[in-house]
Amino acid sequence: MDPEVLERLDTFIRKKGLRRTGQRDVIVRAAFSTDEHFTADELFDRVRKTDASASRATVYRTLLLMVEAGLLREIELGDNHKTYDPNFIEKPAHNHLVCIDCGRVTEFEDTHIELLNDCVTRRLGFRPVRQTLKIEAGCEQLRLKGRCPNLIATRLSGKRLRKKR
Amino acid sequence: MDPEVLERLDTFIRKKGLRRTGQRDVIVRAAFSTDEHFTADELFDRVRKTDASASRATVYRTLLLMVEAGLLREIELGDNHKTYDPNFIEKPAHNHLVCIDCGRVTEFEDTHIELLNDCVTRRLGFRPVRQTLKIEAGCEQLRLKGRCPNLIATRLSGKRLRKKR
DNA sequence: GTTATTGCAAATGATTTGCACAAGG
DNA sequence: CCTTGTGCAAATCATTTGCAATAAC
Repeated sequence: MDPEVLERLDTFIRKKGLRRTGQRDVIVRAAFSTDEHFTADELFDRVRKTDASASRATVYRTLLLMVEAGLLREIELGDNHKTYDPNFIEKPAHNHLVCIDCGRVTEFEDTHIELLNDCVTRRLGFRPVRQTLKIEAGCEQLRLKGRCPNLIATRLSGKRLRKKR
Repeated sequence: MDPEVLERLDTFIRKKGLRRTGQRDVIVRAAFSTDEHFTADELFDRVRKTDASASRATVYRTLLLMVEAGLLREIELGDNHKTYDPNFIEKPAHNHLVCIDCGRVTEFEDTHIELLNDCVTRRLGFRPVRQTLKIEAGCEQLRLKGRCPNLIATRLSGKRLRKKR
């Protein structure tokens, strides 16, 4: 885990006159233990492995803090769940491609997209703040060969498959 | 309202072996009575004006049908509500810009964005299906002059302001 | 010590569902 | 008729909140 993370949350917490607690550290560590996306419930499960008495409520409350501090971003993958993405610290402008065949999420960066969207925003008379691009797409390999090997997946992060409801 | 809408839903409904009902017609008409975005509850309110005995359940069920039929698209504006957009029939590839100052939603089309995203998708080995771009931005007029006149709003659709929770 | 934090359980709010009755074809 | 649609109320699911006990600082 990037050591910068705990430090940044600490700074944020102090500035708001709040307190650093063991519980919060546990939750932050759990959130950034991998680069995978997660839901509140998945994070709760991870936290429970370290601290069996942790409560869902505290996980939710700490999630809000992490989002407010800019460590985590809420993303919408289309599965009726809030999903949290811990990779915006390393890749502040990445986007998501969701495979409609297997649900796998592929993260990618593209400066052209970012730049073009910024231009369009300015032309409309606004000051760009944040952009969220989700591309839904089918696997071309699957369509042609009947298999979805996700060849590029190992080179990219955001590997969580969509969960059934 | 575009007369094509009722026809398209009718075709879709027949194909699934379902039935065209007065209730569904009322709900579809309400959904497409303006080009404004709406939530399930807002649609329910509109429907109630025509048929005071209509139920929320039927509105929800018909919403699912309309989305499945491709008449309506669910969009996520960041206010923890599902919002429905009736403008994808006329503008199949439009995007949304949400003003972080007043919450106003501006719809816009840009073929460059569409094309670029398609290229990126293909380069990653996928077949483009759908793209969802949400831009959050601040009003430049507001920042400079202290007012947010939304000058362009009258030329564009998607005028619903964000509701407080 | 004073104030923020936590866990619990109850509350909330949007959406879904089971069921008996109504209506389309 | 026979099957699908509807309204109602109850159920569900993720998330939030009130509160008394607990922990920061």
